[in-house]
Amino acid sequence: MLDRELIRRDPDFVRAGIRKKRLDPSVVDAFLQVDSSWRAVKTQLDEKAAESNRISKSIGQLIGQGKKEEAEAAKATTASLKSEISGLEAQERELEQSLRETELQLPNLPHESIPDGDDETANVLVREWGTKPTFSEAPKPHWEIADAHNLLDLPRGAKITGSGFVVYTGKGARLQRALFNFMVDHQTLTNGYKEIYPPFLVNRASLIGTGNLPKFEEDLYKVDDDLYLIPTAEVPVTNLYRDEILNAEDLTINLAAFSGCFRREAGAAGKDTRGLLRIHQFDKVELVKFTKPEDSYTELELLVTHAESILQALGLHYRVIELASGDIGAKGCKCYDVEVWSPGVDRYLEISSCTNFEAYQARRANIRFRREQGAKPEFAHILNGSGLACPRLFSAILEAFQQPDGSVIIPEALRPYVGFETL
RNA sequence: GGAGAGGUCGCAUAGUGGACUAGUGCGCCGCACUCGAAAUGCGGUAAGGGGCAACUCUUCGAGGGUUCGAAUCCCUCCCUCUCCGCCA
Repeated sequence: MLDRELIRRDPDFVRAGIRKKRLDPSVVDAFLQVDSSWRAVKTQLDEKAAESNRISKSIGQLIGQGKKEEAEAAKATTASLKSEISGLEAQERELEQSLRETELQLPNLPHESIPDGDDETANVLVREWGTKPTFSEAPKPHWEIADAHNLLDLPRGAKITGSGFVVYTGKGARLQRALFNFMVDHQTLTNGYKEIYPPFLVNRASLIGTGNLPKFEEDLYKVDDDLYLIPTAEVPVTNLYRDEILNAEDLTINLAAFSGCFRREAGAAGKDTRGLLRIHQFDKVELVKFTKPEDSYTELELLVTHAESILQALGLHYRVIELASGDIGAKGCKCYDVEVWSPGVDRYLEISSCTNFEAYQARRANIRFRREQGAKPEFAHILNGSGLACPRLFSAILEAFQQPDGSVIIPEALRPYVGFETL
């Protein structure tokens, strides 16, 4: 959500920001129209309500003074006022809801510093770490390596649940478990995040808070009782502080959470179907920061280095990309993708996406902070990024550390967690 | 799942149809007293919205209803606690 005042005061600025993202700015006009009708009705309603309150109070006083007849007369005058009010109330409710719905459709505005461009071709390479490993013969993709070592059981995953659901077996399961244990330890013990273990199901309000609803319902799994499976721990963790006012001295709050993630991947059918590249359920460690507005861009840079630190600890080559305005998506102001090199599929794969949402999510989720006692609450800035996603890390390790004899060397940092040195 | 008790301002509590403009205590902020502090006294202490402003509206878990008027009465739902049942 955006600041209503800003849209009213400077709609052209908002339209320009939305256009820069290659999104349709007509929602701004829709907002302005509903907003002005809503305010007109609201003002009228408030006046009538004030009048009604005055009369009710005077009736109370008349009764207290024993003036029954005058009280009865006053009651009679309220009849038409009452029906007027209920009419206005109905109108106001309807307009307010429509305003809210329109408001939730508004995308976030891009930060002025981000590269301008239509799509991912305009993304900018920020830095690279390490180098591509070299192989005497063509490196195998991870699904072949996994098959050779019986790490995954894809057919049975499809049987017991459906395509895109993966069973990890034996050492594969152990490696998977080792990865998230290692990452949670690293983010908490080395990078100073507080560990959170959240529910994997959330209510609708939480998904509205992070911006997944109402627009992206088709990406989510829904269960009975109006609960949804989380697409990322970002949702429960960000919403920990929904409708709360934080103390300024507690900011920046740094949280790291392991969770399963559940995505329907509607619209991505037929894309990245092999192996672990795109699956409906996966594990991830998510990092979330709540900051003061003046700190959020410094914290974004830190957040990216925290995601990178996992790959550095494992010795995996990667690059950091800054997303262009046309590729960043609706919710973010500025976003860096961390892409790990996967030699077996000969691609860099997105393994973390670190985003500063500024106050966009905080407005939706009503997450504020107070600078000092008695000060007016302000919206916090919220950032998040993966630290990291397990399946693509799993596959990158298999592909990058495969040996000519078919074995795979486990990175040093991971050995205490997996309990073996090679596959 | 069943029975009962609850949900009021940061915390604790009062409030069973109009004087509630939600009281009181604690905490917090300011002032006084003090060399300074403690103690004490006085004052102030929720959020959001509309309006240029004066001012005004909404919110006592949420939503509906009764009433001229609801924290208070009625209905539905959510949450917490206690006990019972089932269960990892």
